[in-house]
Amino acid sequence: MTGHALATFEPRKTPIQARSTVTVEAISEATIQVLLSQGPERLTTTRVAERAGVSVGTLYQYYPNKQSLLFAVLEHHLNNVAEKVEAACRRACHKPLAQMIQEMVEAFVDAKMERADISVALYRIATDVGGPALIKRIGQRTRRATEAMLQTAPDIQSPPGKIAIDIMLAAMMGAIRSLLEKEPSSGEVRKSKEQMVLLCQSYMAAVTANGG
Amino acid sequence: MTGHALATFEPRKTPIQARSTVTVEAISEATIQVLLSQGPERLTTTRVAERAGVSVGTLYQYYPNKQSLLFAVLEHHLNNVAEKVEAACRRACHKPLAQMIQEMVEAFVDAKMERADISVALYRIATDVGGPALIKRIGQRTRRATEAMLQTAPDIQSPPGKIAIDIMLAAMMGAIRSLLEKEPSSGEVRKSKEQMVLLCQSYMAAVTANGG
DNA sequence: TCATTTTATGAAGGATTCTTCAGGTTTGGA
DNA sequence: TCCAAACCTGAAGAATCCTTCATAAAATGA
Repeated sequence: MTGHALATFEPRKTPIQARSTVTVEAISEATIQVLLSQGPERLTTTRVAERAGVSVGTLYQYYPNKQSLLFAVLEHHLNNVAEKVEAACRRACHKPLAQMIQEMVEAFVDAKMERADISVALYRIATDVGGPALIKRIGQRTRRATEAMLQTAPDIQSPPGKIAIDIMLAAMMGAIRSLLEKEPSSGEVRKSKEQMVLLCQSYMAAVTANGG
Repeated sequence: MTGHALATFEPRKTPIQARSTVTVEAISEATIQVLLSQGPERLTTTRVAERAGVSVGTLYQYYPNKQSLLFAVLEHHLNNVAEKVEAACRRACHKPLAQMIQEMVEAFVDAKMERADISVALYRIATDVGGPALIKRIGQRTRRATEAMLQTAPDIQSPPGKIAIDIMLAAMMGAIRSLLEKEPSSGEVRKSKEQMVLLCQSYMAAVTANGG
């Protein structure tokens, strides 16, 4: 289980029939939309339910409180991104360093861009209760995956330190966030992605050359 | 002036006597502390006033509403950072590229670290109404300063494009944010700062070498 | 068909919040 | 000393919000 601190975030009831599955998905989607159109300040359980086309009572049958709703949406999104990045890291093992970086960064950007609206919406609640802990946990996952991948690189002198990997990932996330928040065209996305790859490649080349 | 959209954010009254100056500063400081200890959700005008040792009515004599209070604190902090970075960029003109980057990045990190508590607290309200626009405006300032500085570098083949500068600054901000949110020791700050400098140097070297 | 389980409803209680304003206190200068 | 301006107070109105619960509809399967 997820421990006692998260007890109040756990779903209240699991959907069994088909219609309730539809309902919870509608609620999730409505949460994103309300978050984007109204902001976190005006995100209300009633408003979310209204947008989802159900009543408030229905919402409270699946989520014990408002925060658990936000937490669930955040968790789902971050897990999805982490899985894609981990998969990319596994695929890129034993390849040359530059290609490793490229595949990892591109997987990250693509995962975030796949549902750019969700990514942007969630930036607004990422600092709420439970958010930081969750982000930290997911961050460790991607860092471990990246670290394991880099250790299989055939063309590096010395493996990069943990600090270097942290810096690289944090830098990449910052660049992605900046990109997401300007609602870029597909052309801008492509160019920015190239540059992010180059950024990480340059840095990794620098730290793996002499004593990293 | 700042335009009509920001009209409701402008201060209601300017302090004249000494005691009111003390009061508004106490309110600013209390805002940070409440933000850090209680989070944005529980940040209340009453709570801020209480923490500042004044009554709510006093708060509303200087700020027309709650948002203007948050906006003012955010604006003050971002302006301070931007000024420090601009000054560093001016100082570093005509120096070698690597040193330019070093001075700029270090100024940025130092400015954020000077009041790390404020920086962290403000991440929590940066997405509220008015925040994104303000951040965008300040971001342009630092980008222009950086761009102007880089154009005076004596040792580059071709100047970096705007996208490259944007990416570099966004990456640096991401790294700084990640650092700030882990409450680092002074040793960790020093190491991370070194790595950020190296990150930006490597990237700038790469994009200015051949056609950037 | 019918009993049981699952799902949906939405009015209302209880709590919190933003903001105002009428009335007080303090300050600075004439 | 005395007055006007500056400053402070905090109770209370109006609005909003979270959450519950009694009730009802729909689905399942025997």
